[in-house]
Order: sequence, then C-alpha cells, then structure tokens
Amino acid sequence: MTEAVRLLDESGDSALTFRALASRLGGGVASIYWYVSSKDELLDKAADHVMDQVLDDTAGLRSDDPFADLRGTAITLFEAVADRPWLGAYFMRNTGNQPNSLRYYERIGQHVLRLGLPPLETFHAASAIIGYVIGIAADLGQQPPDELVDGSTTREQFFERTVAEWNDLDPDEWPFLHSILDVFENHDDTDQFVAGLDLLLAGLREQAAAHGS
Amino acid sequence: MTEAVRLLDESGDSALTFRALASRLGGGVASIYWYVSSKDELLDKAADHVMDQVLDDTAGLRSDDPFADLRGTAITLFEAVADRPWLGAYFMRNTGNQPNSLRYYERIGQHVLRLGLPPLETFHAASAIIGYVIGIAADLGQQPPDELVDGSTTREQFFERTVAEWNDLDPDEWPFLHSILDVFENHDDTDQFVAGLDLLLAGLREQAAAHGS
DNA sequence: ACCTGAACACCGTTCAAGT
DNA sequence: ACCTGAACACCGTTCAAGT
Repeated sequence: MTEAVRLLDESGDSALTFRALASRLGGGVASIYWYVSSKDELLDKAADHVMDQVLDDTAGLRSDDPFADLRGTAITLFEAVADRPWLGAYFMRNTGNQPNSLRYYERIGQHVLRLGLPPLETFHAASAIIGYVIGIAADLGQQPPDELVDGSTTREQFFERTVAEWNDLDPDEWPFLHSILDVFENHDDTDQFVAGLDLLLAGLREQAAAHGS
Repeated sequence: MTEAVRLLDESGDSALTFRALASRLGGGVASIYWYVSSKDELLDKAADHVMDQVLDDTAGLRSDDPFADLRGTAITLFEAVADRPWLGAYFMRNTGNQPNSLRYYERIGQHVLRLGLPPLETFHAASAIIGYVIGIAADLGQQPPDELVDGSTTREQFFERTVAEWNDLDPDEWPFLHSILDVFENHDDTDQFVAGLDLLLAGLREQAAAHGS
C-alpha cells in the first residue's frame, strides 16, 4: 500500500491523485479512504516513510567529531529531499505530526549537544541546520522548467542560455552576476549546498570555541 | 488590479482563486485571462510586487560594514516572506522569471563582492544566504495548525502542549528535546532566524579573513 | 480592446449501498 | 471489515459570443 504510494510519487511529482492511485491499485477511488482519512494524511505517511530511510542511513554516523557527524547527517537528508521535489514542498507546509521528523531533529540535536553550548544556542544551532537543509533542498530540488522535462533542452544548454542572458545585462549595474558567470555555468547543486553548510558549521565551531574558553 | 491581488492574498493564503478574485473585482471569471495567461503568471506578478517593496526597503542599506548590510538585507526579506506563507511556498517552486528576485540576488551578491573572495566562494556565499533566508522563512511562516487559526488555542497554549508532549518522552532516548524544553516554550521565530543567520555570517567572516591574510 | 456565461476536464471528499 | 459507483462542490482553463 504505502509501497504503491512511494512508487507513484517517484514517477510523477504532484501527479499523486486519488484517482491515479486507485486505478494503479486496481480499485475504486473511495477505497483509499478506508486506509487514510485525507490526502494530507497520505502525504504524512509517504514523508514519514522516506524519513525512516534517512534515519536508517544516518544511524551509524557517530565518530569523535561532532561536526563531521552533523555534516554527514545533514547531507543525507539533503540528498533525500533534493531527489524528491514533493518532499521539500511538503516540509514547507508541515512539520508536526511526523514521528520520524522529530526523531531526525533529535538526532541532529544530540550531535549539537556534544558541543556543550547553553540550551538556547543548542536550540538555535540545531534548528538552523535543519532549516538550512530542507530550505536549500526544497529550493534546489524544485521542479525544473518544462523544456528540461520534455527533453528539448539539456541542463547544460539551459545554464548556457541563462548565462548568455546575464551576460547581456549592463556590467555596471550587475557587477555580481557578471563576476559569477563562469562558476555558475557549471556549478553543482550539492557542492553549492555543502559550501553553505560548511559556512554554517564554521560559525558554529567558532561559537563552541568561544564558549569553551 | 494587482492591488486587488495583493489584498486577496493577504486576507487568505491559498484562497486565491480565479472565481474569488473575479467576484471581488465584480466581474466574470474569464475576464482575468485577458490580463494574465495563467494562475502561475498571476502568482509571478504578485510575488514580484512584494519583492519590489523589499528592494525599496533595503535600497538604503550601504554602510561601511558589508556584514551589517548583508544582515539587514536578509532580515528584511525574511520578514516579508514570514508574513506571507504563500510567498514562501511560491519561491520553493519557482526562481526564474522574476526580475525583482534577480535584482535581490544581485544586491546580496554586491555586498558579498566587497569581501574580496574568489568567484566560486562569492557565488556560494550569496546563494547560501538567500537559500537560508527563504528556506527558514517558508518553514517558519508555514500555515499554523487549524486550532490556532480558529482561535480555540493561543500560540502560547500550543507551545505549552507541545512541550508537555515532549516532556512525556523518555529522557534517555530524547536528551536533546528535554534539554531545550524551556527555551523552546517561549522562543521567537525572528530570534531563531537571526541566530542561524549570524552563524552563517560568522563562517563567512572567517572565510574572508582567511583569504585576506 | 475588453468582458461575459457557459461549458470542459479535472480535483478531494462523501455517502448510501454492496459483500 | 473492506470495497464500490455515483454524486457533490470545487478548481483552472477555454471558447464562442457580446460590446
């Protein structure tokens, strides 16, 4: 049952409709309502299912470096969400009701606890890391333009054209855009995510050091 | 016209429907299609309208401290998005097509340029800041639970009950959650956002210092 | 150039009725 | 306990037709 849900989500993104799911299961539309009371609950279960996988994949991360563990735990969630645009969109409008999301929050928090910061700083750090992860993942994993989906344009061509458009802008008015033209053209989403995460962790490391001294 | 759109969005969140908008304007449903070719385009214009305001509000931020300017520019966008759940959701599934979003990106980027970092680091820093801002804003500004909307529960009561639920969990299994019970109960969303932003900026400051030496 | 009413194809949800 | 067909109230979008 939940298997079929996940299959459907992975094939299409927001093509998850009661009618499509019903016909996929070879049943009537109303049958689903015996197992689930609304579409929200269906998404709840689908999201919880993915988070279960993420928790499994990060369970073994317990080295002697809290920052390395935070990094690995964050990257695993990032990749799970970046692969599933519907998951990012879901997290953006729902946090509660999900046992496994709370478990993930606790896990990030436990790594932060090892830094020995006061409760407020601990709370803020754990929240910032999770917020950054799902925020960036939802942003970068967003639905690609139609032309990319239908195959008429490759990802490289799309970036090339964007760069060309930026290049046409007045360099005096758009100095930043012009300065990043080259690096943008062949950038990697995960690299971009990790670079920001490392800035965040560097700030946290500094805060931990200041508190320890 | 666009005025009416904005009015509608601020009253309800996703209650923006062609029929509701049409009756609000005292016209037929199909009339709107003369001004706008789809609902996506309608949202594009609404979002661009808000970003125009944000650009205005941050235009004067040009002190001699790039970090202070970045901070102020980021906080202004955060507050605009946190107040409008529909805007956060919109940014999560759309970045291109918006002249004013590009302008905002450029503005953040120009402040980062002043740090004198190489192009890749400049690109990553500006992207991380914007991603963090809209990610956290969309997350924190998400639709509150129904009980909060209908007035049967206050925000304080809601947090109290969440804390009570967390308190019932096994402290050995949930050490992090137990350690933040007190600070969570009366936390402030903007404080939480700014704390994470400051971690990010601290990491960036460190990177800039390392590069300068 | 601007607006309209009525239809179309969808959607989540409900409900009386079947086994 | 589990499933169904048919309806309900919505939605974005289209289109021939009006001024």
